[in-house]
Amino acid sequence: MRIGELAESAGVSSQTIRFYERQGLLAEPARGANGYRVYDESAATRLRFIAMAQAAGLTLSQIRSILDLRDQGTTPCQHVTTLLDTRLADVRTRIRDLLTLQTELETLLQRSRLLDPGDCADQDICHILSPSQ
Amino acid sequence: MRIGELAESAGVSSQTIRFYERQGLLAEPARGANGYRVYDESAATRLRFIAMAQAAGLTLSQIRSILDLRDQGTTPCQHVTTLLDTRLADVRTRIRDLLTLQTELETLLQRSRLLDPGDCADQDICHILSPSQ
DNA sequence: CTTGACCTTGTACCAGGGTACAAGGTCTAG
DNA sequence: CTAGACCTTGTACCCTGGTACAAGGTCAAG
Repeated sequence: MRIGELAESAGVSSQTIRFYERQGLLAEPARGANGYRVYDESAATRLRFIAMAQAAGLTLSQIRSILDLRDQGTTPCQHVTTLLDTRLADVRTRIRDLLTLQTELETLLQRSRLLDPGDCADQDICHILSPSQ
Repeated sequence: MRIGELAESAGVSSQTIRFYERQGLLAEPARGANGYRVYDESAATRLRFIAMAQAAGLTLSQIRSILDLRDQGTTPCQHVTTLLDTRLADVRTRIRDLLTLQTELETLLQRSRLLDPGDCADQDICHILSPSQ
């Protein structure tokens, strides 16, 4: 399989595959006589794994750490569990922060409906976003 | 007021103030005989406004667009309302996405408790993150 | 033989919000 | 006079996940 076919099958671009290779997510593949990269099915599996791990919100360097364990012959399950646990905690924190921000924005927009733009004084810059909250 | 004092009072660094100036968020200030930047109270107001707008989740370029309107003598209220409205919609979308991700992560972690790492096959990379979801 | 689709490498660039560092000028206290 | 705390400018770099472009090699079809 050449890079274009692999890219097509994984739904990413050839450039992305080369980028992953530079980042150490994909091993350097075999080369054909013409210097073209030649991939086997395991590269496609690896790309699917990367996509799934990304969908779970892991960063590429975290994904690389998982793949590195696997490449050393270690089962990465415990490490994956730790990463997902940490990620879940982050997601929960982020949701809480965004809920707070949502309320804040609703309050500001509520205020914007009550305030007359004609009253917006220059020294406030804008009275919707003014210190008296 | 010199840059260090302004920075101190606004809770940002001097470098950040120069950065804001380069980004067009702060006008070029007056200069003392020694070439030092000299600020008046309006710069402090502006920095407070920037902090508030950032807390509302606006980007620096959006904040600049607000300040530009104000500097042209226009009340920016309508524009601010539009920006906050858009931002609120983004926040709601982001919250929904994160809630979905949270559920997904909980499912994966649930799975990790049920699966035995000893069963993790090489071709899966890790069976917690495997296609059979 | 040429065209076009593919491949190679290297390098630079995008957003976003700064931070860091170098090399120098200024001012005040001791 | 010197130390140090401040200021100036310019430039490069951080992170993340790629994307874009240049200049060239390869290969099959027509």
